[in-house]
Amino acid sequence: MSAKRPLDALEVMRSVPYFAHLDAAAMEAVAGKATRRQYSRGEVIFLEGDPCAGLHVIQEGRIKLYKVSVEGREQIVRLLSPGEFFNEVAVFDRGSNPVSAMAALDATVWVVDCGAMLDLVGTHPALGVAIIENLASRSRHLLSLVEDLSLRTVSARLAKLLLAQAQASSGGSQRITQQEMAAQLGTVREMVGRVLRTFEDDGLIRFERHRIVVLDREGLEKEAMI
Amino acid sequence: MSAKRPLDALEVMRSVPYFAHLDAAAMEAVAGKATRRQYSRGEVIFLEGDPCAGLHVIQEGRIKLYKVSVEGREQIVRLLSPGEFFNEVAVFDRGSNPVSAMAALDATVWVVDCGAMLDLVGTHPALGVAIIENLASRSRHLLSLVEDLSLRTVSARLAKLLLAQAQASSGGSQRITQQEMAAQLGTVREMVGRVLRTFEDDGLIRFERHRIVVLDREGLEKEAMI
DNA sequence: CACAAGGTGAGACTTTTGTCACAGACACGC
DNA sequence: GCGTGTCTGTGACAAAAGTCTCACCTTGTG
Repeated sequence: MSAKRPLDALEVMRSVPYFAHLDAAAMEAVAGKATRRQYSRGEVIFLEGDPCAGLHVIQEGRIKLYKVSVEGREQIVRLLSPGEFFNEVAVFDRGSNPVSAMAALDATVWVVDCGAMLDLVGTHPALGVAIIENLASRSRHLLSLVEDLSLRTVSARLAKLLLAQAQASSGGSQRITQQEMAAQLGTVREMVGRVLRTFEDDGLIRFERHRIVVLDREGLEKEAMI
Repeated sequence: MSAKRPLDALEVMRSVPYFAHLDAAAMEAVAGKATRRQYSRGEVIFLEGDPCAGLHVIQEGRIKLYKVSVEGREQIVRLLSPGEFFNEVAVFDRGSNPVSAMAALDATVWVVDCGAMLDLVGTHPALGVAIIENLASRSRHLLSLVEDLSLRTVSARLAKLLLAQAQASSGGSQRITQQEMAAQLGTVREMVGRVLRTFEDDGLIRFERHRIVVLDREGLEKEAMI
């Protein structure tokens, strides 16, 4: 799929969609400030509350941003793939990391520290625009998460997730554990299991060797609405 | 308190903290594109899902940003005061309004339509920086809302709210209805009433002519932690 | 003054969600 | 082929949150 030799920072920056319209100078400036880091699956990248860890750009792997309650329950805020970046919030409001980050798969990321990144935005306006678009889309996503958590039942949220998954993996396929779905939905494994079974009983989905097949898209959409 | 003659757009823009470091040219450019609007208490300013209503800057009043579920339950996302602006998300990700907005008190706002605002950010980099800082702080707030909704009980959220209120209104005072607290916390009026009574029984707060007095700050903080 | 509207207090009850405790299934590495 | 984890299925239960319904206040207004 991808070349096995390590990509250099510039190539990685070029692979970031939000940086698509950046001029070469800005792209190089960012790449010049970035340092490479590797993480194994399950490794913590930084913790919520720690001083700003810098802007992280993903070259390879899968990153999980999450919060943890005192009782140890986990709420996944976002899952990221190569070509995305994270921890912009801490960089640009000069605060601590607002969430924790973990490598959900072995990962390679490039890090630009906060100070350098703030300078770069000052000197490269186009970079500012990229950041704005990213932050705006991030905020929209968070607003919909708030809506889900506050105004929808677990069943509705799960139905929504199943539809989104089916959408995303219409070709590829991602097997996701019930534990992980629960963490994304803000609930517990058992609830996910129970609701999945009721969906199956109602003929909305079918289990196929640990993969979930959507049988009745409209039915699921109706569940997701309420 | 404030002069009764209507302020002009430029004065209002100068009153926006996020615009504090803007050069005169940028400030005037924004002011030049803004049109004035008045709303009475309870009036809807725009609805979620409608095409981008533009950037709104508050001169006077109090604005409520909220979402509503199909059953009619309301989740307040944010309450805004003069000198703040809203609907940046729709402007900068070129999408529809992500929330609905209502005047919680009689209000005067200045509106810059989306296209104009996007142009302005392109031509005035300092404005971009202001927007970035604002969006970053907005995102941090939303992340903490997600954390509350997903990982904290209603009691904990309410304790937190009471502490914040006590903080904010250490001099002034804002009487807030239980219905409104409920909408902020993502719950229902009855729950708020019940929890307030248990807090009172536990000697954490006291009711004083429909105003809530914090008696035991530490106790409330402990409630908020869990 | 009487009355309407909005806000509250309160109890009974339902639903939803979360907890605990195990047993079975499966998958991988040795 | 056999353990050892990691997932999953399940039921009984507990707790948290939401619904319904009234009575009772204010408070402002005609």
